Amino acid sequence: MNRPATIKDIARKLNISISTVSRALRNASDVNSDTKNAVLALSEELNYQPNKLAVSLRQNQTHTIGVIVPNLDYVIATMVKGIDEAALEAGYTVMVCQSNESFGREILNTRRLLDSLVDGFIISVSSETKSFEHFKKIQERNIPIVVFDRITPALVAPSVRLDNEEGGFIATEHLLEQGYKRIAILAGPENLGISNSRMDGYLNALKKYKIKSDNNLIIHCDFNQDYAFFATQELLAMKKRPDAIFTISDRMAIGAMLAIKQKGLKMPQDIGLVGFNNEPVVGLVTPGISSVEMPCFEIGKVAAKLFIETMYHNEDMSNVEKILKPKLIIRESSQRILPATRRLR
Amino acid sequence: MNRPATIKDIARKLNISISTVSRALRNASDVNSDTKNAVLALSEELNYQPNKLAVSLRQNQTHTIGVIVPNLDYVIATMVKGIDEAALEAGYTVMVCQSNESFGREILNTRRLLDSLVDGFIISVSSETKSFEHFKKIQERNIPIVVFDRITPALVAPSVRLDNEEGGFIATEHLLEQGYKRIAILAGPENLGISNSRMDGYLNALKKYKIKSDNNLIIHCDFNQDYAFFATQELLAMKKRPDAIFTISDRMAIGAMLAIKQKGLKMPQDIGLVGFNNEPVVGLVTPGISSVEMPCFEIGKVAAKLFIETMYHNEDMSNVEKILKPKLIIRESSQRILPATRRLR
DNA sequence: TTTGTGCCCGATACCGTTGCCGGCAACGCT
DNA sequence: AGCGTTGCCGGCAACGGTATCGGGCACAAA
Repeated sequence: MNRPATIKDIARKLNISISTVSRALRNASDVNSDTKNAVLALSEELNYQPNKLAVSLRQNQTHTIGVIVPNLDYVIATMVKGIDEAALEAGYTVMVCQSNESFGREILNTRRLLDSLVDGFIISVSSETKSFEHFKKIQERNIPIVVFDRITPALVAPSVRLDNEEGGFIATEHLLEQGYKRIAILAGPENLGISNSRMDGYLNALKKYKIKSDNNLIIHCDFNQDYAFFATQELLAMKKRPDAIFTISDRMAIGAMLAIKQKGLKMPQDIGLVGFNNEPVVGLVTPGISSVEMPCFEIGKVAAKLFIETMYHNEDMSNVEKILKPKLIIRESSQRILPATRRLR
Repeated sequence: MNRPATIKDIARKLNISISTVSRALRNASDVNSDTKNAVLALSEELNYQPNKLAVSLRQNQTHTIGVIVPNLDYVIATMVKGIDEAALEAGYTVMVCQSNESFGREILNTRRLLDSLVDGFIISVSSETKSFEHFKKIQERNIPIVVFDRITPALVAPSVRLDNEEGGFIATEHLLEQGYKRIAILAGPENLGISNSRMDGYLNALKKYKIKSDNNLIIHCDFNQDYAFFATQELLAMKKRPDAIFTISDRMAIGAMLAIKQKGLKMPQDIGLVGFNNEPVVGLVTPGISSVEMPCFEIGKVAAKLFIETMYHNEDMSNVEKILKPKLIIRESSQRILPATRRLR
């Protein structure tokens, strides 16, 4: 049948040895230019494609990167796109697995990818993950790991992330500049590093403006629209209710928005709101929600490039840390003081 | 070094032959239960994992499915999740490539996956694709292809899709029932099957209600928010402007919504709007946009199952066609006549 | 004793490719 | 003439498994 041509077919037709064909197809050195041309011509004609399995088996590397992510929402999907693009440029393919924020799935996927003999991993850990033994075991086998976005000190590896503290800071500072005084924060689970960093930024901004923080205004809740909805309801039911809310994700900001609307409060007059991620949806709702934008695609690209680097340099790079800067996108939900010229759309 | 254990290591330690170990690990027949147990125990202890490359090379199949999609928006990402889940259950892994709606990228990705020796493909074609030679060549090599969501008569293969005609029908009928008379449709590119089917449904509904269609109300535009925005602007500038718009995607519905708001018109009073896909965002904007929901996850699962079937039955299944039903989700944007009981939220 | 018959197991080829090693001819240099 | 060098090429083992074939052995049947 129409089986793909192999190196053997070429060798047989040309009456030369397999080794020569193999050399002609790659090194190109150590082989006469006539025979080389003949080989190249014939391989073209037969539409020869090297069998990746055989190459990988022989060379003990697959040129494949295992990517493990907690989910594929807008932010992470964009990062994955960045990874894919940079990996492709470097001749790598990626296999993506979602852990669905579940520790068990994360372990399962790690196994799956390891079985598929990936050369290494690019990982963003699940929010549920508290133990990192499964990743450490991989590192002990000298399989490189790069972590991105959600990183943790418990896993020592080269990393790429947003400056989350800065993100929390500029969001909060913006609210303060707009004259809001009692600013609440909807944070994520307490063990989640990105949440804590964003909260640190929030606290720093308060400190800079000499406002002392109020623990009643710091809410930890699940990374999730419904929880944010209920948490906001409670915040708004307080006797001294906050006059602004900073949520550490846009999904939570949407939840907060729904609760605010339900209560009949107006943004930005009665209450200010700033989210995080700048997903497209926050520009579509009414009023538009201000949000901290992160360079997702770029983070993905940098992560992949860092991975490739660790593959080729074999010094220890586990202390390399790339940090990208956020940018505040201001919309109606938080803009009480209009700019001199004219109102933003 | 800490290299993973191989079948040879087990054989050596147990003083038996490689073949026996191999048999003990799979067939389990034709091998004494004592030796089998010994092998299993030792392989457990050494944490033996069969090398997939070697197995695949020998057996000439990789248990990997290549999935080619035009993008990874909400709808398709959900379908891919469904594919992944069903594939995993059947012992397959998937490799996903995005073509970014580009014909060139689609061909490139096909090559990439073919190089990686996938056992077959599950495909949703790019909107740019008009020639299917690259897929037909694959079929000639007896590599199975299943198409889903966006299918085309030009490619004969087992398929899974939504009943798009029905979707267009129920959306339009709903608008008619609400008393809208001049219903425009924002359709996609003219060569895109799903767009045409949804439009057929639209036309059928008009016919059923004895309204003759008006070509001025049928707009083909790119599958994209901005184009939909401009197209809607033009529609609204007509002297006899439509009193309702049906868009064949939610992204386009968002664009239409923005144009409607800009013009200062109110939904549902001045104009009705129904989208397609029921992405989360249409429930979050104000007013909520009615939309035709499709069972994305299910479509993905069915596609993967169908693929597995074609792998094991070797009769020709290219005429198998699975069609799933849509469901209309009604929100404020189109609900002029309130239900007797009370208004939906 | 011979023959048949399962049961277990080992030897070996093979999948497609690469890497090492060595061979051989041609050539130039002492 | 003898030597080393260089250019080109082929043989062979190896990567880690699987599949086929056949052989040894014990035991029953002829």
